[in-house]
Amino acid sequence: MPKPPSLQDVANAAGLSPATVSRYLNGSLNLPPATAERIDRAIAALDYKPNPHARRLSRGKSDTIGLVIPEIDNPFFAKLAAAAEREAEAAGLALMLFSSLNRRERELDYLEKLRRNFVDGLIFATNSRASEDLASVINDLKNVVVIDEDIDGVTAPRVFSDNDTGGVLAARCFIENGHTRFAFIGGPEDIMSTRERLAGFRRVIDGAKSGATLNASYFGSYSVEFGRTATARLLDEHPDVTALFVGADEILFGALETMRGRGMTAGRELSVITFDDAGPLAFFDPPITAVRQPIEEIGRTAVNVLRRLIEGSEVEPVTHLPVELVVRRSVRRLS
Amino acid sequence: MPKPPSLQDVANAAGLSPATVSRYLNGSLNLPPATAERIDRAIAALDYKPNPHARRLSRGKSDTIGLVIPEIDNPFFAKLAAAAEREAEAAGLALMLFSSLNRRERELDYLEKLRRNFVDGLIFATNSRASEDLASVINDLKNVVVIDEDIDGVTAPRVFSDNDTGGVLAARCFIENGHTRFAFIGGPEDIMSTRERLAGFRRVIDGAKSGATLNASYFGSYSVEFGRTATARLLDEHPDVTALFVGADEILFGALETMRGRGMTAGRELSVITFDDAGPLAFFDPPITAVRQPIEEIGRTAVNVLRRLIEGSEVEPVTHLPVELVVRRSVRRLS
DNA sequence: ATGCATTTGTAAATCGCTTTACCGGCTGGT
DNA sequence: ACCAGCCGGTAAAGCGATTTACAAATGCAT
Repeated sequence: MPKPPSLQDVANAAGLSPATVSRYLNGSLNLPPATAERIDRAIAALDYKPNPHARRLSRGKSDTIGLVIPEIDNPFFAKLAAAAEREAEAAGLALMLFSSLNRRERELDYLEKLRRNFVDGLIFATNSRASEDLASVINDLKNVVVIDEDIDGVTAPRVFSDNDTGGVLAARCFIENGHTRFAFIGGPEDIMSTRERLAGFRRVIDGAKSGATLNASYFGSYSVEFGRTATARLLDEHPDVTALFVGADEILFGALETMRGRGMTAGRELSVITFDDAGPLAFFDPPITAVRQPIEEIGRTAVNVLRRLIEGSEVEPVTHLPVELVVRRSVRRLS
Repeated sequence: MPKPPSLQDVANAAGLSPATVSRYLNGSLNLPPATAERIDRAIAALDYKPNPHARRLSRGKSDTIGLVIPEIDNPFFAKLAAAAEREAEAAGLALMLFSSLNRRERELDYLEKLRRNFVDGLIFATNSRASEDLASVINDLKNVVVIDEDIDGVTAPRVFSDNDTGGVLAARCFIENGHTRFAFIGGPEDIMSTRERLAGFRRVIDGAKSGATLNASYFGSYSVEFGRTATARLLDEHPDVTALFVGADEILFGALETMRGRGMTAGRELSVITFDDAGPLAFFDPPITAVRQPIEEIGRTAVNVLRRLIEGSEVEPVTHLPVELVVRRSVRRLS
């Protein structure tokens, strides 16, 4: 286990000083071909690779960005992370994944890492109730881009899905299939994604000629459990509803369970559209119609915005990425 | 954006030397309460946090381990990563996620990072065909633990699922339900997971009194596409088979698609058991019976083995973690 | 030959922390 | 009174790069 060669070793081997080699390597020095050749050969011979810790300490930069997400173990964020990583890698950046478990303390911790230049920038997603303190910490930092869910009072660049349009697409799909009595089961009532999805959904319903009505809406959390209970309530309280729009895959899962428990099938007794389309909904039976978030696109865009932020370019303060309705077979054609 | 305080600053504020503060912080010096108090206060006042790059450079350690997986975007590895991260975090270690996309060159890159002490250790999972060169690189390193899939010729500690028992459980479940004609659709023929799953499956079938037979087995890759085509072949070539054991969730997805295309339902015309249970199989219709891999346990165990490896303790050369049959409703009771 | 840029290159400080090697002073035993 | 040993603490040498400031050598025009 011999020690890896240092810049010094390379310099010795090439008969030069470390400074020269360093500057050559970093492009801040043009060397005559002969000298360059000597260095290249020395590097190859020794199999030299710069020590990243030393380099970071010295430069105060790490060529690494961080991605803070609630949980890796969530298809939505897993896909997001995969796309972000690929984009980062293509840009010569390393991507560190931090999972906050939605705990404020951990979120702050990661932001702190940014401040210490542990990473050069941070892509930040949170599901926890936005709070003033979080916003102010983020605003004190530069090189943060917020994604997926808004944080009140944050001035950093943000990248979101077009949630409102998602609601619109869902409502239209139901209406085109003849539905008139609707329900919505969303996530937390006070967060942007829930509000916007519902807003779009409701606007279309209210504007429909057919006398469509939004008979019920339930708010809770993006969890299977909430999907289960809210759907049970819905079925009890509004048995006449024929079209259900749920705010996330997890809620869908719970809804399907409850429905199945009552002998109901999506697309038969109750039509269902979900939001996200991160899980393998195409393999469900029936396949579930969904508003698909541009997950990969969010990841890639966030990385690119962050890159521009880091290099000091202008960036759009907020970008909305288009969603798409993926029609499968969970919406029944009425009449 | 003032510069963060350094150890020097703390030392000055406390009227001590940096060395003293450092040693106090690292526990290599016991100070009288009065002095300790001074340091603590200085730290609090300045909001000092050690610079990780400097610390790493100095110590040649990073308190960080890496997890190399083919893709974050795969529920199996996502869960594994989540569990590993939690365990690492509990042990005061950071976890860096590296995704190799199953490309040898990237795998080697990450191993190189380990050699440069960029991380203190590596948990390594690959699905690509094991090759001699990979094994030899790994064997040259210490502090690597290999998981999930074996790599020929590797001497590093390894952590696997008990694949063989998984096959046994699946076969028994089918047999108990009266099935006698079986098929297996696995992953790549020459990798450990496929071989062992099939081995256990076949052994039980061959040993059954009921004259059970394994009528067909197909090998390909762990992908939806392969599941689709292999199932089509199965249905064409062996329409009399009633019990299908598939080697992974992805294959299951493909199988379900093909079946649905032919108007067949799991647990009715064809009984199905899958391996992994990483996806939301409970929400499928019908819910799919599966051999569940102890994914989280693999992650946690790998972290702990690696920790012991790093600190130089003895570790088991290979550990097999128990799988479990999760009975749902995709296996029909015959007769 | 002279003067002036360029080219080619180096010395040395720096980043922030860890760690080794010491040191002066006090306590207590004899 | 003297030595041993401990206590409380420091100086200084790294760790492996980057970077600034400067120097020697070369080229080139006059």
